[in-house]
Parts: sequence; C-alpha cells; structure tokens
Amino acid sequence: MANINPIRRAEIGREKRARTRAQLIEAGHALFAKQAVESVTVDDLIKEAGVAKGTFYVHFDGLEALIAAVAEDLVQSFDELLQSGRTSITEPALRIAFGCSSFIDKAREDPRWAAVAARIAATSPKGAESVRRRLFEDLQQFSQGLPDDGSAELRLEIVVGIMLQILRALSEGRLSSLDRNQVIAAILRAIGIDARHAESVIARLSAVSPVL
Amino acid sequence: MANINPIRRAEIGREKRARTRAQLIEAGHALFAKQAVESVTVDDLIKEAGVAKGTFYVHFDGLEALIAAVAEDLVQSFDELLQSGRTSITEPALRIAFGCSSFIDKAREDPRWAAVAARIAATSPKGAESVRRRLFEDLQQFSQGLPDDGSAELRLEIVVGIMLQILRALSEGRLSSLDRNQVIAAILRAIGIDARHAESVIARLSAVSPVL
DNA sequence: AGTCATATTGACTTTATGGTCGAAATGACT
DNA sequence: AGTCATTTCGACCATAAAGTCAATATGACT
Repeated sequence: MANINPIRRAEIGREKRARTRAQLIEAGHALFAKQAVESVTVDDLIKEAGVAKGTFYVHFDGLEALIAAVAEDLVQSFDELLQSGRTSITEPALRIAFGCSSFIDKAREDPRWAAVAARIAATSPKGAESVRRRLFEDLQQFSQGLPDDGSAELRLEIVVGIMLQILRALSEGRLSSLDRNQVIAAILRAIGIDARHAESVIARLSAVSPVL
Repeated sequence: MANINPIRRAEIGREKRARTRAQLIEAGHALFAKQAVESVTVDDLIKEAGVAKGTFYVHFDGLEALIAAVAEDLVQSFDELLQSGRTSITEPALRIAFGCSSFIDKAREDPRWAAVAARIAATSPKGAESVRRRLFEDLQQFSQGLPDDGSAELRLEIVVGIMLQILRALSEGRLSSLDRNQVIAAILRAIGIDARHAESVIARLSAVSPVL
C-alpha cells in the first residue's frame, strides 16, 4: 500500500488548483476586454477557459468573486508597474507624472490590458480604491505645496477621468499616434501646475522613464 | 351604430401610446441610474414602469431599442441644455466652457440625470456621438487659434474624460461642494489655455451663465 | 501495478429571461 | 347602452443561465 506524504500531496494539489484558477482569471481578462463585465456569463467563462462548469464553482462562489479576483490581479499589475518609481521619487508632481506615464506606456503596448482596466474600474470601485487612494495621497501632498485654491478631491477626479478616458481611447483604437508627454502635460496643467513648470517635470520624467 | 371619425380615433390612440412609451423610457432612466445598463432586464423594466410584458414589446423591439430611445431622450435634453449658448457664443473657448458648465449645473441639480448620462455614454458610443462631434468641432476651431502642438483628438478625449468623471462623481455623491468654475478652469488649462486667459473666459462665462 | 487524496467533470435541476399571442380593457362617439 | 379601433394585459412557451453533486480522472508515490 502506498501511503504518500500528505504534505507533498497537498502541495501538488495546490499547484494544480492554482493553474486552473489562473486559467479562469485569464479567461476573465479575455472576455472583459471585449464586452461589458455585467454581460459575461459563467458559461462564457468556462468555454473561454476550456474548463467544466463544476470547476468554476470549485474556485469561485460566483461571478462576483471572479470579477473581484480579476480586479485584484489588475491591482497587482499596477503595483508592479509603479514599484520602481514609488520609492525613488519624492516630488509629488513627478510621482503623479510617473504613475500616469507608466499607465499610458502599458496601455499602448497592451491595449487589452487597457480595456480590462477601464471596464473593471467602472464596475468595481472597491478594486480601484487602492489605486485611487495612493494617487489621492500624492495629490494631497501636492496641494499643500501651492497657495492655489481647489481641492485634492477635485484634482483626483480630474486625473482619474483623463486617465480612464485615455485607456478607453487606446483600447478602442483611437489616439493611435498618441504623444505620451502631451497627456502628462495636460494633466499637470489641469491640476494647477503652470505650463512652464509642467515642462520641467516632463523633462525630469524622461530621465526616469524614457519615452518609448 | 356608432361610426366614429377614424382620424380622431388614431389621435386618441397616439396619445395613449405616447404616455405608455414615456413611462417605459422613464423606467429606463430610473434603472440605468442605479445599475449597469447591461444588467437591466425586460422584467425589471416592466415592473418599474408598472406595465405588462406584452406592452413593452408593442413599443420596443427589445432592450437595445429601449436603450437607444433613452439615449435619444438624453441627447434631446443635451440639446435643450446647450441651445441658448449654441447660437449666441462664437468664441470656441467660451463655447466649450459654456457647454461644460451647463452639464455641471444640470448634474448638480439632478444627480440621477448625471448617472444615466455617464452610463449611457459608456454603453452606446453611437448615442454620445452627436455630442462628441459638436465638442470636437469646437475644439478643432479652437486648436487653429493657437500655435501650440497637440491634436484636437487628444483634447476631445481629455474634455470628455473629465466631464464623464465629474458626472460619475456627482451621481455617486462625491464632490458635493464642487465649485463649477474650478472644473471649467481645469478643463481650459488642460486643453492648453494659460491660467490667465482661462480666468478671463470664466469671467465672461459668468455673464452668460451665472453661478447657481 | 495499485493506492488515495485531490481536482475535475458534465449531466442534471432550478430559476431567470426573452419573446408570443389571444383575450380583455379602454374610451370617444352615437 | 352599445360599437369598435386601438391599446394593454398576462399566462404561456422556449431558451439561457445559475448552481449542484455523484462519478471520474489525475498523478506522485510505494
């Protein structure tokens, strides 16, 4: 009789589970990239993932749970994207510029990612909350620096609004010849940085994150 | 035997139809204000409208047709909103400022309208297209006026992005103490108008459209 | 080759949704 | 009160989607 090490058994199981779960999440990305999140069904998902229906319910309680998992996956990709600048840049305006330019670069090289990010952001405000919060903190710090009126709350909506729209445009094939720095400049001016200062931030940005 | 005037008959019928149709569209507004367009069902609609299922199909071929009708209804409300400024204002920047401020005023006094407008804009690009086009024409004209680089296409996405996000924020109860002119100023700066000139546009805007 | 903990499967049940149609209601008119 | 063009009604059917679970497959190990 074969009495196998139960710890090893569990490990093998975990790996298999993880692979299948990843397939399901990947299928979510693929589908959310081409249709509204609310219109995706469990059957769509399992067909796309090449998996049986029961398997879906082993991994997720329902569609909401899968959407949340895709959102989490996305947030993780944001973190990886922003990690390099997060620690090294201290000036708020440059931090914001760096974050936005990272998003734009990523969106240009991976329009599917842009589509999913825009859709998920519109769907589950909970998932997008962590990204919003970090941006908001930068904006609060930035707002202290100038005597200008205008709340960090409003600036937050403005930056988020522009970025989401750019993501949507890129994912839908518009703005194919987009100049990244023009977007950054517009954002910086919108939140109250004068045109001259905006250019200087962009110049420094190019050193941290060269234009593609 | 009563042989009634058939023309009069038709007229009565038309009025009744129109009322029921309006109920259905109103139900659409109510539902789209609180949930994703794609998640609304025919049963939701008829329950909200207080009407039988068959009646729905007498008036609309299906959900898509109703969504289109709601979108059209919305575009009509845009037209009414913008009509006064449309003819009298010729300066592009001021026209844009006027349009945006009209939207913001409307959204503040009717958050439900804001929610529906934002959702429909995201759903049916066809419906939003007429509004986009007019804004784009103003932006093209505006772009000619200055030696600045940057395309009208990009400016369009920026203005639309900010406006949609403001609509969303207002409809979700954020930015309750919003200063309309701060948003307009941010938009004008974002599209390349320097801060001083933006203030002058806003000053003139106040004459055309007084702050609430 | 045989074992067994674990994961996967897909047929099945239930519920939700889209869509149809003959019957009933409406209401202005005589 | 009776007529009739027109609209509305809601029970009904067919299909789609959600959700369940006993049976089957997997694969590392002896």
